[in-house]
Amino acid sequence: MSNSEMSLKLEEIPVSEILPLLFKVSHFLQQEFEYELSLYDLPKQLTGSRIRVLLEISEAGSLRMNELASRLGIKARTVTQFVDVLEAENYIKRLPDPIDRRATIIELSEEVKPIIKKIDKASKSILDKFMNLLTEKEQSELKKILLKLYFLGSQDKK
Amino acid sequence: MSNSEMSLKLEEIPVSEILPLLFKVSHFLQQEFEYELSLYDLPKQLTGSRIRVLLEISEAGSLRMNELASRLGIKARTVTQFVDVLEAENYIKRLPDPIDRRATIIELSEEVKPIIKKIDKASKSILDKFMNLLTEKEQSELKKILLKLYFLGSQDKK
DNA sequence: TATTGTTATACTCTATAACTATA
DNA sequence: TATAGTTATAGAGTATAACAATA
Repeated sequence: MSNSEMSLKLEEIPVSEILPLLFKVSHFLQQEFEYELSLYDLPKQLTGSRIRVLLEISEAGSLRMNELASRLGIKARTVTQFVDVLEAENYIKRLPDPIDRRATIIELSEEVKPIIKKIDKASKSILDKFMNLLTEKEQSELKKILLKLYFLGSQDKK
Repeated sequence: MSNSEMSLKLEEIPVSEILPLLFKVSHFLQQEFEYELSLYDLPKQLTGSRIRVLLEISEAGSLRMNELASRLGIKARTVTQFVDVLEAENYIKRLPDPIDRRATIIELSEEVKPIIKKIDKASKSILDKFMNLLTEKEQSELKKILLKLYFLGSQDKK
């Protein structure tokens, strides 16, 4: 029995396979993402996860560490680790929160901004590569579905 | 600016956000998956990833370690590690391949089969939980899209 | 009392390189 | 020469528990 025969006849996948399928697709796309990023000469310690942390900070502009944790779906301890690494490389800054002295605010450094631009370029080319496989309609459908599922995910955490 | 205002106005997400969104959704769903599994009294060492390995073997019936590696999108070395752990717990068996003495074939043990049943139950309940958020049409659309993307992923590896 | 972030520690996932046995 | 899997080793991601500072 060949590989394709065995695992995936288009119309025969039951809905119950969606979850593992989503995990696999996500895994493969993350590998693509890291591979594609490796083609742009980014600093070697910038792994996929660290880049996702940077992008989250970039999107927010500035935010508290605990907010960063919740957006990334990871624990405070794990954020501390990412922040330690990224700060040591001067990609981000820790700033005191003026209205709560327990808290720490994170921002991108000026130095990292050109790197973010490169990452954006790389992301776009990866996206082109695989979004070409989908029709416009499928793309917007996918977007809609993912957003619905995302809201579930974030609500469940509270 | 509140959390929901900031990150996700439904119609404003550009297609370029699909990739990070997919990663996040997948991450949150994996956390749900592991949480839900923790409610069924499964052996504690059965992490999400190890369960995915078991399910892959279960689906195949029996397969070579290198085929397992390619289906999971991981390297031979990593498979060895999973197999070591799962075999030590008597969840799977290593068998010699009769037609190639370099190769090793993996099968589920009889003992693990009731555990697989439990895992299936847990999977279904997770699936119900979040598939309820989607219409029938969205579910089949999602399935179709993921399969398309999956084929890209697996083809790229060769 | 509760929350923010850190220190100390540990487990899991993943990989590369060098190697053995076999093809 | 090339492939299948292992040994040795290491880096990265994640977490829990105990704690200090602050709310």
